[in-house]
Amino acid sequence: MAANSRLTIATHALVWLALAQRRGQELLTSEQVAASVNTNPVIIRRSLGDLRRAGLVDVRRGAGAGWSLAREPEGITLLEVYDAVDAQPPFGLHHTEPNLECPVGRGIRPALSGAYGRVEQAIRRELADTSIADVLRETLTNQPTGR
Amino acid sequence: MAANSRLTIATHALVWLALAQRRGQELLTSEQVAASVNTNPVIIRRSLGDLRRAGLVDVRRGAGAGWSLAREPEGITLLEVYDAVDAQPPFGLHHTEPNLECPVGRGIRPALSGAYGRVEQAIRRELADTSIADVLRETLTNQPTGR
DNA sequence: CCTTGTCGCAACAGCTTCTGTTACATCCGA
DNA sequence: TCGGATGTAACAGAAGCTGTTGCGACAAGG
Repeated sequence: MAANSRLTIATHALVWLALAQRRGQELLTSEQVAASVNTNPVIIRRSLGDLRRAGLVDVRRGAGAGWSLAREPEGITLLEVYDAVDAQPPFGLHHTEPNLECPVGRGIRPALSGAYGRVEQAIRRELADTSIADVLRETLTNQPTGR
Repeated sequence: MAANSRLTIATHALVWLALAQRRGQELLTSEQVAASVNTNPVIIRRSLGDLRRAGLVDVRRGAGAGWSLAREPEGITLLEVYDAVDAQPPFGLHHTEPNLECPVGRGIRPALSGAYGRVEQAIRRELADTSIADVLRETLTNQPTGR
């Protein structure tokens, strides 16, 4: 259960903001977003706070406050969301330093870093290929009741 | 610190087995492998147990026991190790079911599953491109003391 | 047959991370 | 000024991973 769902939560919020915007509702409160994600508003504020720091959403405070997309949904890629939420890379190196008296212990960390770096680049290329608008379109075609 | 180092530990063990084999030592005990990784032998037995179930290493029990590679290091890819250790995928979906009364809540899970599946495939393609022999070669060229 | 060295595995503790919750200060439009 | 909403700290609970101990199972070799 410890799977990282932060990218999912952030993307869900952005897709919901994009749909609301298309429907003419520019602002959503964290409570309204939380109702769709089915979680606590604080979780949403934390997530949207990450996206605000990355410049993907705008926030208005005070009375009548709420969140809105800072850019067109076509121009926001999952890669930007990934960077905004600062997800942990899939693989980690040794917790404790390997034995440096062993040739493998001496040289394996840079070797693995190279391989893991290539994997990370592949992930980034793939995430850059999907936009929030893409996810919204795909979401609307997956309506169990036929919508 | 919760970064998943299981792929790292398993790969380290396999690279060490490959080097020992090249040096003429066919069998290594979990204690010898643990000395190179700098961890507890039980950790190594757990990891090599995964690899044994996947058919990547052989084990001999009893006195004079130990581990050996089941295949040539050129033929073992990081993808097989990844599958053997059953690493968790980088992204998880919602912990709790989204609100099904919202169009986004209804359709976003299959949409995200598609995107995440493409990312997973990209990871697998990249991991399939590197073998244990590749990592061993790279490891031996990274010897700080010049070997 | 028996000793001995090693694996297999269960159980547990400690640590970290994540989610979820409560509480409260801050902000700003009306 | 008032009220509704964000920002953020503090905390609890759950889960996963590493590391450790202990002990049973196993097999080579004397």
